[in-house]
Amino acid sequence: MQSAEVNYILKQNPWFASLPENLAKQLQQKCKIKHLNDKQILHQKNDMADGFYCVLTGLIRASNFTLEGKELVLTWIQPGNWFGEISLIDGQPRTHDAHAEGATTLLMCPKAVFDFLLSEDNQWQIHIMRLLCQRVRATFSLIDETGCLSLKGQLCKRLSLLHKGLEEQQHTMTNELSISQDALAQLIHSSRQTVNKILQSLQTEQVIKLRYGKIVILNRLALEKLSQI
Amino acid sequence: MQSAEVNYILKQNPWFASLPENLAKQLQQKCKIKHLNDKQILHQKNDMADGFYCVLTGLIRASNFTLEGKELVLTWIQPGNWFGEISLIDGQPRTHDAHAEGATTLLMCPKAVFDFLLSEDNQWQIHIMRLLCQRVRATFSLIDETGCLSLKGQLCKRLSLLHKGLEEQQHTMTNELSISQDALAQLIHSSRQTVNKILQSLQTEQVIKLRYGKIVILNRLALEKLSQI
DNA sequence: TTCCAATTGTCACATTGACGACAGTTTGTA
DNA sequence: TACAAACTGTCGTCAATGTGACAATTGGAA
Repeated sequence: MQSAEVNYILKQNPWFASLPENLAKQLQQKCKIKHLNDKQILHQKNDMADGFYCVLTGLIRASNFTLEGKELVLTWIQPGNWFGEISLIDGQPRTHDAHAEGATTLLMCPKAVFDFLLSEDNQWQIHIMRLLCQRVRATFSLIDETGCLSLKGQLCKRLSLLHKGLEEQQHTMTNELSISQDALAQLIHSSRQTVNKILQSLQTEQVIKLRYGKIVILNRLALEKLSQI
Repeated sequence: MQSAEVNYILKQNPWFASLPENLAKQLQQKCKIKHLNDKQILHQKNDMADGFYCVLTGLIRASNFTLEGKELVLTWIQPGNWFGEISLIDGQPRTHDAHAEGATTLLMCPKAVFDFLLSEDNQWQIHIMRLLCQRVRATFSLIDETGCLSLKGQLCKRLSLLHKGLEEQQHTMTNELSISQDALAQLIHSSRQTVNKILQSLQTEQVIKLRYGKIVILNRLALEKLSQI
C-alpha cells in the first residue's frame, strides 16, 4: 500500500486529522503495516496489549462472548479509526475480541513505541485524552440507543452510522452497504428474522432498497429521523 | 464536615487512593464543598461543564430522558467517586443529567482549577487518563451486562455492586441496602412488577431478605455467581 | 453450465416482560 | 391514634421478539 494512500485514509478520521502535523507524522512513521485474512484474530479478550491500531482497509469486529457461546458484537471498526489504547494506558487486558471482517489491513503502533511517544512528548497526552473522551461518549451513545430506541430505531441508527463511515472513506461514492441481515442482527443484538421484518418495512417506506447481501440507502435523512433519541 | 472525615471518604476510592500524596492534597485543598437537597439538579445534559465533582455523602443519579419523557438511569454515583471529567477535557457539553438522590454533599473542583492543575503539572495527565480508562471499562461492562444477562442476572449484578459500594464506605457495617424496588427497576430499565417477581425468587433462594424500602443481602457470593457473564 | 453455500422471505409458536389495576403493608407525621 | 404517602405483592392482558422450520433466491466456484 502506497504511503500517500495510507495518508489519505488517515486524514479522513477526525481525531487523526486534528493532530498537530508533527505528531501525526511521528505516529504514522513509527507504525508497521499488518495484514489479516477474513476471520483472522487480532487479539482476544483478556490478552495483554501489544499495540495501538488503525484500520486501513476492511473491518475489525469488536465483540465478546457469553458463557453459552453467543457472540455479542460491540461494533465494527471502520477504516481510519484507531483503537486499542485503553489496555496500553492502564496496563489491563483487552476488553474485547478483535476479528478481521474480510481481508483487512491495519497500521500497528507497537506498545513500546506508544509508551515512548506518550512519555517523551507531553503534547501527546492531551490528544490521547481526547480520544478516550470520544470513546466514552460513543459508548454512552450506544447505551442510550439500546435503552431508548425500538429495534427499528436502533437498526436505522446503525445503518446511518455505517453509511456515514462509508462516506468518510470517500473511495466509493456509493450508497450501497455490503452487509448481510444476519450481521445487522448481531450489531443490534437481535434476530435475523426480526431484522428482515424491519428492513422490509423500511423498504416499503422507500428509505432503503434490499439486495442480496447489500442494502442501498435511498433516504439518509429519514434514517436519521427514525433514530432520534 | 470535618476535613478528616472528607479525607477518610476520599481515601476509600481506589482511584483517589492511588494518586501521589502531593497531587491528592493539591486536589483536595482546591475543592469547595457543595450541598444539594433531595432531587436537586446539579447539571443537565448538554449544559457546559463548570467543574469536576466527588460525592461525599448521599448519591448522584446520572440519567437521560427519552423523547417521550421516560427516564433512563445510567448509574448512581456513590460516595468517594469522582465524575464530570469528560466535559472538562473535551470542552463538549455534559452527557447526562445529574440529580441528587437524597440530601447530598459534593466536593467541587472548579473548571478553572481543573484546567490549571492539568496544564501546570504533567503528572496529572496520566492519572486523568487512568480515570478515563476506568470510565470506559465500566461502561463496556454495563453493555456486556445488558447484552448477556437475563434481567435476574442484571439485577443480581446491580445488587452486588451497590453492596460493594456500601462496603467501600465502611461507615456502616451492614448488609442492608436502602433502595426501593421502583428504583432498582429504573437501574436495569425494567418494571417494578418484574423486579418484584425476581426479588421474590431471590428471597426464596435465601440470597436476600426483603424489607420495606430495604434489601438485606444474605449471600453476596450467590449474587455474584448469578451475575457472571 | 451446474452445483453448493450463503442469503433472504415467511410462517407458526413459545417466551419474556411491560403495563394497568387494585389490595395490602409500612412509615412518618399531625 | 388517625391519616396520607410511599412501598409492596399479585393478577391478567397484550405487544414485542426469539426460535425453529422450510422454501426460494442469488452468486460464485468447479
